[in-house]
Amino acid sequence: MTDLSLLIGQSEFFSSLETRHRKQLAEICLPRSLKKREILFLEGDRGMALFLCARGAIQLHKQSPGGQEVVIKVIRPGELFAEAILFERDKYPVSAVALEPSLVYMIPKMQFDCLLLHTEFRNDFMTSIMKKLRYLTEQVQYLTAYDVEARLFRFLRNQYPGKQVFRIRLSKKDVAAAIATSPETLSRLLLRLKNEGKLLWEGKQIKISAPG
Amino acid sequence: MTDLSLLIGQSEFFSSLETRHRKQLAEICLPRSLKKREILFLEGDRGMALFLCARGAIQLHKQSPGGQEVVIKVIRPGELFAEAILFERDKYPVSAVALEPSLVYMIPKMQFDCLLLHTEFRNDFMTSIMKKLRYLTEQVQYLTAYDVEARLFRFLRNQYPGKQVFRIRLSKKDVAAAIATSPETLSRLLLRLKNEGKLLWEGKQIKISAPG
DNA sequence: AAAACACCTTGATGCAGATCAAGAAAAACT
DNA sequence: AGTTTTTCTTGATCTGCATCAAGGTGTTTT
Repeated sequence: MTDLSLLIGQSEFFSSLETRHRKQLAEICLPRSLKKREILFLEGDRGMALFLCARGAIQLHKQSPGGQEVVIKVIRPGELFAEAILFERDKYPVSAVALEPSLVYMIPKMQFDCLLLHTEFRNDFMTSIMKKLRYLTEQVQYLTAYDVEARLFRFLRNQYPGKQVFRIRLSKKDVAAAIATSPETLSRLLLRLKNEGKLLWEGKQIKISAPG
Repeated sequence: MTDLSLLIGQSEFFSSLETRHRKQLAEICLPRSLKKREILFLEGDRGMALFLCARGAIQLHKQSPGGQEVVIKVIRPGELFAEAILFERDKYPVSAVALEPSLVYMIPKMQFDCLLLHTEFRNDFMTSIMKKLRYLTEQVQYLTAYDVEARLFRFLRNQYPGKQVFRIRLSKKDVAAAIATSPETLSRLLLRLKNEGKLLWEGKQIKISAPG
């Protein structure tokens, strides 16, 4: 079994897949590594592939009037993205850029379509889509009803689940964008959380105290 | 052919379905009419069915701390909703309440699962899911980067596509909630838009002037 | 090692929209 | 038809966060 099919086995999305399908998938995947800040594709680009994130972090964002970038989601290892390409049209609806050195697997649309004919593969896929739907629903809720502090804790919980202490490789600027605030506001928030003893972000390390 | 299968034929979601499948669907659907403000289900309720909206408007919302209701989407005729029940778990992740006298069709999960075995039915279903994903993505963008005026026009465009003049049955309060603002702010916005000649909301009628 | 460039922090100011309050209008109920 | 309840409006006030500005720190380039 190749490295790739092992990795696919570990990835959340394909965890329930049969070995046979994992191998098939491994065969059609094309690895691509990305440097920090490297762009994978831009909103509006034509494309014929979807992606599986293996390592790193991929920011999906949309451009808004005034040049403002709105982050839709930060993709973590094990997550599938750009799956819109399968059903909607042939243009990516968002831009994708690596926030850390990252590794993704490119999966050609046509080959993926074939795999979708298998029931359990399809169920895994649909489950992952529904997960994204739920994430976005919650994101709408957070943007509407929660403040920046709550959004920060949610973000950290999502990106580093279950950890109280962890290394973070994202810049504060990127975290600010991910929780839809300005770097200035995040900076001030971190100062306050430090004084309140709720969260300490020193260098690349974050310590969270008790209830997020 | 029954009324129901005709209606299903008209509905956006099932438009591409074969007559055969439409009939099958019509057979397993249970109609249910809702009075204004009637609750179809609450967030957290157990449920074994998804729904197709036939007439009226169904508000999907989530409860937030402080009792605040965050509207996720207002469902219009032809739209499928509560499809989360199929893959995620057996609890509804949102509440559903009728904003107008409405008619919905209830589709038991198990029967729907059977229909999903048919390729073209499944494709229609997946297309509708991806549409919702796109809607929520855009909603995140609007909440982050656009002001209340832009959100109002987007809402009206979505709910009454292509119309410059139309009847609206929703209360202003409900529209305010749908665009994530307060009734006071909407009231003031409408006054301003009237003075600027951009939009006139009189009684149950709305007139939009030129570019929304 | 210096220069150039990003990122981060802190302060000052501004503003869109929330909240509070209270009266007016409309709708629902008896 | 009248009473209660909900919705809508308008004014006054408040506030979380954005924006602008400017200096500091770190990191990459030459």
